[in-house]
This record gives sequence, structure tokens and C-alpha cells, in this order.
Amino acid sequence: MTEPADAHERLSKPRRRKEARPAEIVAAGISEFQEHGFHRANLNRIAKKAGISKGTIYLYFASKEALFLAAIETHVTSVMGESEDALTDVNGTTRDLLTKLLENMYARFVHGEAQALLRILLTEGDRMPGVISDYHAMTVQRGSTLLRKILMRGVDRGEVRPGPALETPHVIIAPAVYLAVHHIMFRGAQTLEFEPFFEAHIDTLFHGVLATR
Amino acid sequence: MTEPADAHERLSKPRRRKEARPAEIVAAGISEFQEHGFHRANLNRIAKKAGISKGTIYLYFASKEALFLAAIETHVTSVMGESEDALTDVNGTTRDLLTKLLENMYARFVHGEAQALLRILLTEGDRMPGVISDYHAMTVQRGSTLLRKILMRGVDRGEVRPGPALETPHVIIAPAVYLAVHHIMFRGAQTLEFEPFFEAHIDTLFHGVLATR
DNA sequence: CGCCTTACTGACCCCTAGGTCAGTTGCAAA
DNA sequence: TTTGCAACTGACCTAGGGGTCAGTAAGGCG
Repeated sequence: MTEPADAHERLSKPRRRKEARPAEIVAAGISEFQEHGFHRANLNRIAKKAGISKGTIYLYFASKEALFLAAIETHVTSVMGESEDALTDVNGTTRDLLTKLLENMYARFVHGEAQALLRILLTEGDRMPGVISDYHAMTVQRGSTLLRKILMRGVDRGEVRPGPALETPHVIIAPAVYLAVHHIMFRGAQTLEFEPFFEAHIDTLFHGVLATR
Repeated sequence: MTEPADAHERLSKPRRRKEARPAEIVAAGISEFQEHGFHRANLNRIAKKAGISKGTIYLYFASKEALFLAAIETHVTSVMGESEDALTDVNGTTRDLLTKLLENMYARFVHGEAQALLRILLTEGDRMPGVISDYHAMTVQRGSTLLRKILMRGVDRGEVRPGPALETPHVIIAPAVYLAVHHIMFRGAQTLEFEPFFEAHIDTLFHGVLATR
């Protein structure tokens, strides 16, 4: 009578799909870990989400921690890789480039999945130094290098004033991270609108707060 | 023979001190929660730190959560109250005022206890909306108001360029929070020196990155 | 010094959730 | 169809730690 076979998993009887399992478990894990963090994440729930039993998880992962590492790693690479080529075109003014870069940053940290990832790593990062240093390399280090490149180019073109920011380009994207942190901490409780914040960031970044003599 | 009575608690035999207990337990709790967060904090360890047994904690606090709330509340008010009057003197240029304010911020977020507090609230904040909104009022809201006042005054004096940052002064202190977050995430693993970062922040904040025509 | 109140103790209870494994079943080859 | 194997199940085991409570002793009072 009923044939729910098309839907991914319903109450259909167990199928044996060795190849598909790990990815499905990791996907379920990502969702669970995002929602609850490591400690409060529950393997039975993960199993249910993946449409399997708890035991099956242990056929593919040695422990909760191992699953967690796999999930984070998958998620990091996916999130990082997703909007990669947004700035391969090095045309336009430095102003345009920076604006585009920041829009990208905000999109990921405020609306996107990078926020959940940030939350997890902030919450649970000390248990996995390996992931943390990967994350550092993939985001902070890489971002800094890219930013420095843009700024250098700007200096060459006479658009950017040479200064200490060239050495510590973190400062430039800091407000985006701040907004993400604000969202994580205050959730719906205290809003901080994206638009005006972004405006203020861009404006201050380009011109500073001081009046030009 | 031995009389270690002067040291706070050694292996001296149990004393009955109804008044002093709660504060001692809260102090031990703060230290434990800072170090391990809520879930990994251990009541036996807290008891040991406070020089009492676990049962005694339950004479004064109904549950682990109740102790946690008390500890956080105590800590928030103490940390917030500590450096309050750093800017009651409204003399000097806007530049000086902002520099002083930011030095203060960095001192608390990078070297001080505000960092640990930030970590806890970031990690465990969703379990206590009351504390979170107190924290918001005491830090974000108050800081914004103060900053806006300084900027307004600067505009009046012709030192500050009017702009969107007046509406969203968060942007101005964002890098300090960023640095704190960086420290929390990467601990000793990846260093980010305070001095150059602070320099770059101040410089960019005042003058922006763009070359002045 | 005896007695009573109560701060305090710590062995114990028990629930939660990570981890295990004997048994079940899909599936493909014989 | 039978047989073998490996994917899969879920009841069970166990550790850790929050929470309890019968017992202990400090110390004030008569």
C-alpha cells in the first residue's frame, strides 16, 4: 500500500548502505553538535536523525569525540570552501575589493553557518587543538594574508595609506566577528541590526572617526 | 604542635561558620566554572576548593545551577564595578579620551577577568537569560551610551567627523572584543601580540585605511 | 559536665548517556 | 534455496557525577 521509499528515510526497514552511512552520520552529527555543542549532544538523537541505531555509529566512528572531529572537519572545509572564489577577480578599487570582502565575511558570520561553527569552537575548542589550529590556518591566517595583499596593492595604487594595519589586518574584519559574537551571546534578546552596523563599519574603516583638517 | 590556623583552610578540623560559607562556596564556584564551564565543573572539586564537603554546598544552594547563577551574578557585578571611574574626567581631546577608554577596554578583555567572564557567558549563556540581559545592560548598553557621548562632544568640538558610527559605536570597540575572542579560541596555540594590534586599531580608528587626497 | 541544636560530613543512590556485543537480517553468490 | 557474511540493531553494561540523608561533632547553655 504505502511506498515511502522515495523519501530519504522514513520507517522503511533497515537497508545496508556502507558507502552512504558515514556521510549521513556526519551530517546528522553536524546538526546535533551545532544545536547542542559537544557535551549536550546525544548519540541516540544523532542516530535517530541519521535514520539508524546507535550501534551503527560505532561501526564507522570510534567514539563520540571521533565523530565530533569528523563533523567539524567536514563542516570547516565545506564552510571555508563555499565562497572561495568571491575575490579571485582583482579588478576594481581597493574600496570595492574591501567592501566585497567584508560583505562576504558578514554573510558567513552573521547569516551563515560560520557563526554556528564559531560558537562550537569557542565553546568546545579546547578539547581539540588539532581542529583549532586547522581552523586558524584556514580562516585567520589565510584571511590575513589575503587582506594584506589587498592592502599592499592599495598602497601601490596610492589608494591606501601605509600604516600599522598592514601588519595586523585582523583589525579590519574584527567588527564582523564582533557582530557574530553579539548574535551568539544575545540571540534574539538584544538585537543589533546588521545594516547600520555594516554601514558604520565600512565608513569608519575607510575614513576613520577624526575630522580631516 | 602545628598551628596552621592562620592559613585560610588547611587540614584543620571542620569549623561551623554559617555566615562565611556561602561567599566561600561562591568564590570556589567562580574559579571552577571559569576553568571548566558549567557542564564539566565538578561539585566535589568545588567543595574541596572551598575546604568543605559536597553536602555542605547543598545546605546553601539548591542545585548546581543555583550555585552557578549565584557565582555568575557575583562575578558580573564585581568585574563590572571594578574599573568604573576611569573616565569621569572629561578633559583632553577626543583622541585622548578614546585612547584612554580603549586602553581600559583592552586591559579588561585581554589581560583581565572580563575575558573569562565573556568565555563563560558565550559558552553557557543560554541557560540564564536574566544574567545575559544584565550583562548587556551593564556592558554593551552602557558602553555605547558613553561612547556616543564622547563622540558627540567630539563633533561639537570639531574633532570628530559626523557619520554612521555615532549611531553604532560598537564598531569602535569591536577589535578589543575580537582580540579577546582570539585569545579564548587559540589560547597559547596561536599568538596575536597585543601591542601591534592595539596600535593598528587606534591608527585605523582615527584615520581610516584610505589615503587622504 | 551533660544535653540539645544544627553545621557539617561522606558513603550511598540513581539517572544519564557513552560504549559494547550477541543476535538479527539484507543481500549476493553458490 | 541455501548459505555465508557483513551491515545493522537495541538491550545491556558501566562510569561519572549530581543530589541525598543518616550519622557525627561543634559549641552554646544551664
